[in-house]
Amino acid sequence: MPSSIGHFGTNGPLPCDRCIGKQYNVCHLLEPERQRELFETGCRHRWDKRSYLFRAGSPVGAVFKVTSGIVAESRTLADGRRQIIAFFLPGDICGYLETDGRHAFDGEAITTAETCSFNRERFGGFVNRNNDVAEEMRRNLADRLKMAGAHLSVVGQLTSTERVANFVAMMTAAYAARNVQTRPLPLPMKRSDIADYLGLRLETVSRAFSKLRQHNIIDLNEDEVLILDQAKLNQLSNR
Amino acid sequence: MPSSIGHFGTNGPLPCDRCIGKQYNVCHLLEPERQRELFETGCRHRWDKRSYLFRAGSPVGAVFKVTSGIVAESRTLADGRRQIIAFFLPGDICGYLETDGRHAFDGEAITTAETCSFNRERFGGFVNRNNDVAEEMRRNLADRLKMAGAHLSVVGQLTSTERVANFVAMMTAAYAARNVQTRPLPLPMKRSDIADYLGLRLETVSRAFSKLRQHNIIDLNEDEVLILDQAKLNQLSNR
DNA sequence: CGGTTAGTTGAGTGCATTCAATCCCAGTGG
DNA sequence: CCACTGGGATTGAATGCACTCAACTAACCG
Repeated sequence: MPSSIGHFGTNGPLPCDRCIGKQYNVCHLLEPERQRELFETGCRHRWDKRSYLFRAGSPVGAVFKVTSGIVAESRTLADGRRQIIAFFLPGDICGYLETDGRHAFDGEAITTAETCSFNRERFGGFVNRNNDVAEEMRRNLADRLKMAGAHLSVVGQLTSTERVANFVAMMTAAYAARNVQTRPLPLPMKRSDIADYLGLRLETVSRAFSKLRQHNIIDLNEDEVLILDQAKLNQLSNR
Repeated sequence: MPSSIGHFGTNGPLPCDRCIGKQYNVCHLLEPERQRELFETGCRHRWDKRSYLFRAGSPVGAVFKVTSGIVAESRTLADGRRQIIAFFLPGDICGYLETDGRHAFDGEAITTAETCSFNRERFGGFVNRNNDVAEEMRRNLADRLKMAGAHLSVVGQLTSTERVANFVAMMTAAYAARNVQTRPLPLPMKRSDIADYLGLRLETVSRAFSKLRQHNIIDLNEDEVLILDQAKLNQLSNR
């Protein structure tokens, strides 16, 4: 149940106010005039924890730039098996993958999240009219593709403990790139989310975390992880 | 060991002569004048079976449009475990994923293959100057991202038999989209390649093929598969 | 306080793996 | 011509890792 807060320019801060680090994506290219043009098509939303931004198969209305919280893009099979394709952190854009105008995946708020949503056609038009933005979008897509390849290697080749170690290392890098604290590292997603991301069962994820703790590679409490031995973690991660 | 055959316009057919079906990618947009501009930067190569078009970590010189044969993009871990990220069929472009100007993955010719290679900078410049081509590249990247998500679901969630069934169904669709014969379906890659693509061992892949044959879902001989029960195959595939 | 959700841990099972043997076929050389 | 060889595929037997099912704890909330 999305709650529209209002259009930019008329209400609230500009969409990039909440974007941090070098993950500004398109916005950092834009001088005020083009920013205004883009933001007129943008609309802020707040999403409750565990609510869906979009569902696979539903018509694509908007693309979403995450400004706070975490969004998971996933695919669920007929019998309930779920694969999380990617986690989107503040600064990331999601919801643009479609087939015949319908979303290819589910988009779910893992935490309460805020987004700036852009009408798809108008956003596409804006991109088409701005070469630098178009190039940035291609770079962004290529980055995502690289990340998907790395993810695939993790799920296809690593053992359960290696996958979880890789996940911790990957999240650390993603947070660091956004200048978010990593000591300790907040992991707000549930074990079952991590499991669905890594192609494991939640019990296996839990056991892997315990094993890393027993080997003094990480420390665990609540939803946070403290890395005690980065070298060993990296080694296990195969990164 | 690549063997340059010559530049387009001066030697041999245009690069798209060998592209079939609707997978023309960028080229189908171009009228003769822009084609000539693009092809002046292109160069045909022939690749021996099991030779590398590019290696992970090596500087990116060119992007490759496959015009015949199959190219596999893969990542190999320090201990030899290998994950194939994608197979590239005629019409596909590969070799553009990079980190700091270096290839992110290996590119290996699974069969003897032919490519049209474009200098990366010049190709990038051409894309930048042509809005329609740029948009096509974005569409292409988004498609690849969608396929990577589907691949991830297969490797992360399906059983060995389901994965192999999915692989057969996926290859059938890919061939059909290029108007290549699918009855029987040629599968020129080795069992170990399929295994590395699906995150399995080659013996497991072989067992899965045998099981599909025993259940009269497919027939097997040599490097070809004949689908006997498409409905059951699709059901197993979870597509 | 009871009910719910999330996480951890234990016991036993099963599926994919490992290791090994065999088969088939293409290529090669005596 | 046939023997030999090597690569690829298949199949069998045994192992092990992740899974299933279950019990238990802790935190949170009505």
